[in-house]
Amino acid sequence: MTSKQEFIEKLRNSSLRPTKQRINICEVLFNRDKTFHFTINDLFNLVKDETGEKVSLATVYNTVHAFHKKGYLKEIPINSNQTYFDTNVTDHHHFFDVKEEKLIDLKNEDVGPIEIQKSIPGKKIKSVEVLVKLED
Amino acid sequence: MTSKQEFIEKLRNSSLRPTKQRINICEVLFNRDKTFHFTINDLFNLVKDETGEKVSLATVYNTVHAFHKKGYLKEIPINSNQTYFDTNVTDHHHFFDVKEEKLIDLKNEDVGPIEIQKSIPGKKIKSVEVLVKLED
DNA sequence: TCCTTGTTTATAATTATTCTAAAGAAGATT
DNA sequence: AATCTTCTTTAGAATAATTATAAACAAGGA
Repeated sequence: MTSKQEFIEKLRNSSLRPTKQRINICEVLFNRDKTFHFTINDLFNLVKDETGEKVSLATVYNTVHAFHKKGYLKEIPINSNQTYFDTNVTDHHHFFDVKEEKLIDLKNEDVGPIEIQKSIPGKKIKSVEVLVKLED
Repeated sequence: MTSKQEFIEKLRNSSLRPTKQRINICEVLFNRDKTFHFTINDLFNLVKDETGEKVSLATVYNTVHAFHKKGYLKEIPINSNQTYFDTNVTDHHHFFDVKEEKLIDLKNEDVGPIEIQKSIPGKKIKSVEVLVKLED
């Protein structure tokens, strides 16, 4: 069980004051057993449904972006009209069920080590992400 | 050198009549030494610059989508406000230079074999794509 | 040539995202 | 607690990518 104090800490670390709206967003994001994938719109609706209080869309965008910048959320590279985020920020990969448009986590140990045998001068590797598309 | 006849064939295979505009788009897409990455907007401008004739944006969208559906173009999963396509439809991966927002091909043999040790009942793997983000 | 069907185009509509500016809340200082 | 400054929320406007529309036009077959 994540405490409210932890949310406040996360917010302060992200240079955000702990307001009621932002703590509600934290409840939806971090107060759950399993990590999950979401779009801004999903989150916007979940906050309303789960906390019973509404928040403006702009606040959701701002808060999510601040958390992403700080590393509390991970952006999932996928071709979609909407941007997907993940509360699981550890190094891991994804299945994408093309038919159902659903994301499924793929633990890092579920994917063998990935060797990148090419380098670009002056650049270093920041991250390596695998997207496995699924079909029936 | 790719011939006009091949473009016509590609178009017919995609259930598109070989019109002047579409052949111009083919010239830009397929009549080059190296494969390349582009957004719809890039292509829209390249057609104008390289063929000297303009084409409507809607035609570019329609043609690209038909080619993508048929498998003549590959969509690159990347978090960007615009959708990126690739004329290289073989199984391969990408570097993404985050700072310069530039894509670089990564041949399949530049990445060691990728073992997916998890499976989803009723689903099979359609593709496995690696995105390597680069920083300075 | 005529006819049917598919295409192009400019423009409108839609959708995701970002911006703006005014009203309100947080935190520090006294 | 009163006050002050700075940050935040919010609704709505602005922007940008993409998709839909409908009228003028072109392709291909009879």
